[in-house]
Amino acid sequence: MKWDDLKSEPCPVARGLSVIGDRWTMLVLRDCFLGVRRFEQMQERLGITRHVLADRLRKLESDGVLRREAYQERPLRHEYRLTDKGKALYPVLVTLTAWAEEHVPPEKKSSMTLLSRDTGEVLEPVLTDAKTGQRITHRNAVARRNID
Amino acid sequence: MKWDDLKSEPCPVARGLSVIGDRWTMLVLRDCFLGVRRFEQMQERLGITRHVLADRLRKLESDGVLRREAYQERPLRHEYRLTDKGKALYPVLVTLTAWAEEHVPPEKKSSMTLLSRDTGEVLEPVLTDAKTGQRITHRNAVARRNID
DNA sequence: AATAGAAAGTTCTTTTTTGGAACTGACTAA
DNA sequence: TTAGTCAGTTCCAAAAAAGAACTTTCTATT
Repeated sequence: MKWDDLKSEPCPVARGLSVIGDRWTMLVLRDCFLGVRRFEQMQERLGITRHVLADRLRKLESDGVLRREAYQERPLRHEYRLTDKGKALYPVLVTLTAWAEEHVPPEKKSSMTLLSRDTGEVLEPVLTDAKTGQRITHRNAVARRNID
Repeated sequence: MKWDDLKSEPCPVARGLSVIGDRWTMLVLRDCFLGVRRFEQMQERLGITRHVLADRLRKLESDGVLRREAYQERPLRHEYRLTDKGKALYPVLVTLTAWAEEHVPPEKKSSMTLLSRDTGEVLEPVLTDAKTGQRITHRNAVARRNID
């Protein structure tokens, strides 16, 4: 299977990965969530090749995750912002962060904590069901394939 | 920056991606969560090159996400199973699935639904704070860098 | 007017990773 | 004896990424 074929898979994991499943994309999006909007800034922060960054930004734009907006003319310059589709990736970023914080130890002690904007309290993200509020784990959930 | 350098980044997103941030790894893990344990089965289901699959399995084992267990001798054969560290990736898989179901439309209608093992009801996964039960979104949460 | 600098890329060459297909080794079953 | 299974490995061609320099269109400084 090739990279582009993932888009048309029935499995949503495959389709999701066709958008964010490479070395750099989620790191670009992390920076977007942190408010970074410009090419130069991203390139410097990420240590990514300019060529690859340009390519990833193009892809993310064509996938509707980011949108390019002119922030000045003469010379024409654009910045990149998350669309609603892009913002909807926040839970993926948070769960990945939580997993890595717990299971992939850094050289030096800890690194990031999630805080409530309202209260400033430390947040501990967990997956729950919207209706019942019950925790979702691999033990109490099953995936079913829908046949139409 | 190179692939291996990601492991030693202070940002947990980068460290997480050093383990699961490539085209195939999450698809391999998806199959593991679905109960697939053997090389041949994975290779056939995923349409991945045998060479790459062998490499990914080795990496996942050395990262402690999967463990190799002999299920027969003569000839010696192993199967792959999720460790606790691997099982802890479930929320990442679920949020990715939920995002793709909503935002990356398949050719044909829908494909996967998450059900409760107990009640059989459809689950709608959302991120909440373990203590307060409040929803976590990019609007009401901030990441803070910890300085030790 | 000449020079320097920024921003967002593009171009070029070298290295790494994939894809694809065939091959191996140690058995088992017909 | 022949075929088949499983878990890989080997080899070669093609695609993608790293690294560095170059371009274009301005603005700001000397």
